[in-house]
Formats: sequence, structure tokens, C-alpha cells
Amino acid sequence: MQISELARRAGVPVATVKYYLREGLLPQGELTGATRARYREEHLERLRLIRALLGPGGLSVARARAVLAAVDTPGTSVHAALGAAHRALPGVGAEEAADLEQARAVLRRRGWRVAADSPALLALAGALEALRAAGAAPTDELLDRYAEAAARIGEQDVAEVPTGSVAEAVRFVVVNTVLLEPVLLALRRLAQEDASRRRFPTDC
Amino acid sequence: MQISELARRAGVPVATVKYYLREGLLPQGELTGATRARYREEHLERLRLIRALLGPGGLSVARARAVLAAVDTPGTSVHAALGAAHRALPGVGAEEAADLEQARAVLRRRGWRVAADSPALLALAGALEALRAAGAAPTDELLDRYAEAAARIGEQDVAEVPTGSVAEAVRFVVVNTVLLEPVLLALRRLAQEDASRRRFPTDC
DNA sequence: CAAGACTAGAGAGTGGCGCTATCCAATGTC
DNA sequence: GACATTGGATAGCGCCACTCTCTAGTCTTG
Repeated sequence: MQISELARRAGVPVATVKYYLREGLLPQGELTGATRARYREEHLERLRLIRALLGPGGLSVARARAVLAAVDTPGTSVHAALGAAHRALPGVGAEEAADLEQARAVLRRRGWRVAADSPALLALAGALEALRAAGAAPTDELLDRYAEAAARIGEQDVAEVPTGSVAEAVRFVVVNTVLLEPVLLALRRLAQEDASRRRFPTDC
Repeated sequence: MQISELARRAGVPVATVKYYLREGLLPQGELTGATRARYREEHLERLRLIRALLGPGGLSVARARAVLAAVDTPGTSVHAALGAAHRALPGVGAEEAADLEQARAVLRRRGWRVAADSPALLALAGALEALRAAGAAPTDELLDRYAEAAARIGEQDVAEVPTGSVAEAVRFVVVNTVLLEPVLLALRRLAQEDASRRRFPTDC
């Protein structure tokens, strides 16, 4: 298939596909001449994955490239791929997070063990700091309930990882880590809406 | 306090404070002359809230303005404020979501009732569509587990809403809806990391 | 074989966004 | 009276995700 068909089937302008090729998100097609290249079904899948990461996944092109690099690296272990995906994701980044204490305390109470430099830990500390700055510091009790819910989900996510090929597992981990986030957030808001309707019924 | 003190205490450049004033995120100070205005402690709080929404909250200036408008509107009911906050948040937006069916099915199984045009419902449908497009369609079982975890959290969120003044409740709802999202995502990633370490122990 | 449609590749341009810099006249402070 | 600061307005900047344009080459159709 040529670039125009690839673009049409993915619902993306040709110019944008070229841009992804240039940016290294989409691997080159097989050159069949100086001005022709052939693309396969896997290119189409990859293109759809890119669009999912950039759109609903909320990743920037640079972060998507890092995530896809983790998918592509052949020797990656599943645990390492998860780490790579986490590192590539947004969320406070490597900024300073003054006190990690409340964040660490949650982990201790749950018995979780994570890397000392885990980006998620920094992200949590940063998010807590933002809440405090906004004058809405969360209680430990609230955090523990959130952590318990998160534990169920995280357990589920990891249990579902396919054990067949490593490459498949890595792809699964990366895709699910990124693309289930909007699902979770949407479900939380729906649950809030339902609970709010039940608690404040006067104003529908 | 003058603008320079306000800016200094919030850790924000004066030019940026002026920008927020222009954009209507921060209310004008009380003019004490043609080139002087006085700002109060509530301006400082508001400024910190703005920074929390724009930074860790991940909102654009336009969305933050809409969220803050909900906080400011005096007659807003709590349920309506929640809706306003949800509508102002990112997440697929008003784009077409081809089939809402799988999303609606989750709600049915849980007995949730939400507005037919709930933005969160569209967001969920869009997120599911993205997963399908990426070749990682989630099973109903997985969705139900996510929904159950979300139910606990949403219930908790709503139960904590202060019943004192409506304005306070609205502010609480908006802030928590937005700023607890990064907390939840970070906790999920930490749970994944812990579960992944336990399941794939070979490669630490 | 000629005309026209398409292609790879590369560079420049675009529009939106969140600031940031500059300027002005007026008002403070020392 | 010298100098800094302010409110207000306008313009500019840097980044990002495209999008346009151009060139030289290639395929297809008649």
C-alpha cells in the first residue's frame, strides 16, 4: 500500500503521515524506487496507535516517541518497559518535589515497594504539593482509599499482561498504561455524577 | 498589597499576574488611584489556585476560566458545579463518539444514572474507541473492575463535600475533581510498579 | 509515447498558546 | 525633584503539531 492509502485508511492527512515518518514515530516503508515506498498492515496499526497516544492518550510527540521506543526495543523486559512507559509519561516530570514524605507514607502503609527514583512517586508528591498550595490538602484517610482503589486496578492491569511473547507483553503494558488512564478518569467522573445526583437530588 | 508583593508571594512573575488579570482568571484589585490597585489575601489564594489548575491540574487557560467561572457563580448548586467542572475539563470534548454502547452498558451494569449528554460519558466512549483503534479493546470484565474502583472513589469524593456554604462546596468540588486526578493516576502507576515487581521479579 | 496524477523527501510557513518584554502616563517614595 | 513602581495596553517570543510548497522522479492511462 502507498502512503495515500495508508493515510486514508487511518483517517489522517498524508502530510501528517510524512511528519510522523520524519519524527521517527512511524518506521519508514520499504523503498521500491526513488519516489515510492510500500507500507504494510503493521504500519497501519502503528499509525493508529500513534494517533491514540497523541490524541486520547494525551502524549506529546516527543513523549510518544519515547514510549514507542520502549515498545520497539527488543530486549526489554516487561518490568523495564513499564518503567520506560512511566518515565515517558507526563506528570510533574523531574521537577523538584519538596517533600516526598506524605507520598512515601502512603506506600509504607500499603506495603508497596517501588524504585527510589520512580517517576510516579515524584508525580504523586508533586500532585500533593499542588493540592496543598491550592488550600485543599488531602487527608491520609482519603489517600489510603484512593490507594486501595488504585491497588485493585494496578493488580488487574498486571495480571492481564499476556505471557506469550515479550514484545507482545511490552506493547500491551505500554498501551494499557497510557490509554486506560482516560477510561479511569471518565469512570471516576461518571461515578461522581451518579453519587452527586443521589446526594444532592434537588437540582437535576 | 500591591501587584509586586502578590506576585512575589505566589512565586509568579508580575507580567504573568497581569496576564491572568487580562484573561479574567484573577479578579481585578481595588483601584486606589489611576496607577495603583490593592490586592487582598483572597487574590493570593485565587492566584495559587490558578497555578494549581494550570500546572498540575493540566488545564488550559480557557478551561481554567470556565472552571473558575463555575466557582464564582453564586447561585450554582453543587451538582451543577460538578457538571460545569466536568464540562470544562479536557477529555475528547464534544467530538463525535461513534458508539456509546459499550460505555452505556457499563453504566447499566452498575446502575449509574447520569445525564444523557454527560461529557464524561462521551469521554469514556471516546477513550474506548481509541483503545479499539489501537488494537487493545478492553473486556467488559476489565471495565467493570475499573468501574467498581471508580465507584468507591467517586462515592468518597462526594461524601467529603462540605455542607457549610454552597460557595465552599463548589470550590471543593471543582478543586478536588481536577487536582485529585493526577493523584489517582500516580497511585495507579505506583500500584502497577509494585505489582509488576512482584510478578516479574527477575529483572529489577 | 505523452499527459497527468502521484510520490519521497526536505524546508519553510502557520496558528494557537502561555507567557514575556516594552512602552506610556500617572503615581508613589526618598 | 530624582527615581522606582504601577496599571494598562500592545507586540513579540518560543514551542508545538502540524500543513504547505517545491523538486525531481515515477507510475498509469490512453
